[in-house]
Amino acid sequence: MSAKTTPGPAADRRKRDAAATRQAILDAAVDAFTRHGYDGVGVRDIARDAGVTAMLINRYFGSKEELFAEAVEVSFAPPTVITGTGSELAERTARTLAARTAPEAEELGPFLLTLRSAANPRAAEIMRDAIARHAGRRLGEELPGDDAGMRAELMLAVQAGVWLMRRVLGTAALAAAPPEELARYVTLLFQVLDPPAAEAGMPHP
Amino acid sequence: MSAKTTPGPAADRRKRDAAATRQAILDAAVDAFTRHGYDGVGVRDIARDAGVTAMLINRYFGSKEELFAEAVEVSFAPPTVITGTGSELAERTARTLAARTAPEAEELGPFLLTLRSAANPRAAEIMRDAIARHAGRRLGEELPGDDAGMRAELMLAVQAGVWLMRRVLGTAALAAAPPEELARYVTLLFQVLDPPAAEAGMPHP
DNA sequence: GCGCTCATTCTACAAGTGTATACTTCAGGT
DNA sequence: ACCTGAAGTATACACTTGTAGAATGAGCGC
Repeated sequence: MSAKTTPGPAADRRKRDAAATRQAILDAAVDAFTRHGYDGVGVRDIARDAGVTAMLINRYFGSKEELFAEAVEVSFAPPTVITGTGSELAERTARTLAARTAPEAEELGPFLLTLRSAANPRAAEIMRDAIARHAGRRLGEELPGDDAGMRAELMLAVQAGVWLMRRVLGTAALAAAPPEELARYVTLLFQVLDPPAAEAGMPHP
Repeated sequence: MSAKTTPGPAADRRKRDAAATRQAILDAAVDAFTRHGYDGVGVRDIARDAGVTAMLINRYFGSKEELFAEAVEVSFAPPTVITGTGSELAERTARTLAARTAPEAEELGPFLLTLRSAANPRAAEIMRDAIARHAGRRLGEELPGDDAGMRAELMLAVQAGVWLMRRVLGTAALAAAPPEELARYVTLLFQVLDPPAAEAGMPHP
């Protein structure tokens, strides 16, 4: 009846392949850290999901913190945060966001990883660096103007906020919001930060 | 050299006053949960800050989780999230946000508490309910229109996102952003969600 | 002054944390 | 067929976690 600490079912057909095992651990780590946050998972949990014992994590990654750093890198590297370029950037990104944060969707990704691990200071540091190197940099290059960096991070802020309220907390109104209506407002928000015509959409305050 | 588990200095001049002790614990809890998140603090930490022993927490609040619920209530109850009403709501709230999230500011508040505790599912549930009863409700009543609830939560989302990027993670561009320039963009974002004239600021997408 | 009551603390426990050392077991080259 | 080096596991340790039960001690009415 007791499962003890025996390797999980994931190891059933993988035999002593160091590279594959390392990858399995890393995959399990990304998944677990994204679902439960840095402080919410133990190395034993990750090891079980990967079908190994906890000690292999330290063998291959040195420590839990270094494993987290690699998991963050994996999660932030692919350019899935913004979709589309130029004039369609705002609307396409908004639609993608609305779809992915739907309550029934079970998509993971860097925003969930960030939100759920942000409480830990070391994890926060690691993620700040990763954002600077990946999402922030890419988005900053996409946007025009001299304060592009700030606007890019504001765009990430809006996305993170929606992920938080809709998927992590699950507040009522956003959870029940029709995707197209949500996408409409988010598009307007993004257009403030990425004005289609340089100064056209800018009312003087 | 060792501090052991002796009561902290906060208890020096408070003598066997149950109500005052309970309040001291609650204050320490709000502070600690806001700084380190639900999973980042132990009951012993909170007890030490309050100048008591860990067991008093269970005596007065039942469990760590119930203490957290009360701390959330205390943190969310005062209406400090939005400042101003009507046409000045957007700009004033934006200015307040920019000031409070400045890297050198050390203000706490419900957003930090939420962001740092969101990883824990039970904590998330508790905070979702608190938002519905406090910030979300108040803001929803302030905004006009029928989808006010959704726009109110989007406004909270924008604020939470800025808190996350600027204060929790400390990303470069937002940390270095001049307050007035940040406030300018955030004002524009809020005006999308709280249009000064009902349909004037609404470009057809 | 005395005793009672309740605020507060002591001791303890069972479970879980990250990680180090020592051990076992398998695959491949010769 | 072996032996060696690497892949993987077992055991253990020192520590922290939330919470339970019993013991203690101070203040107040009398």
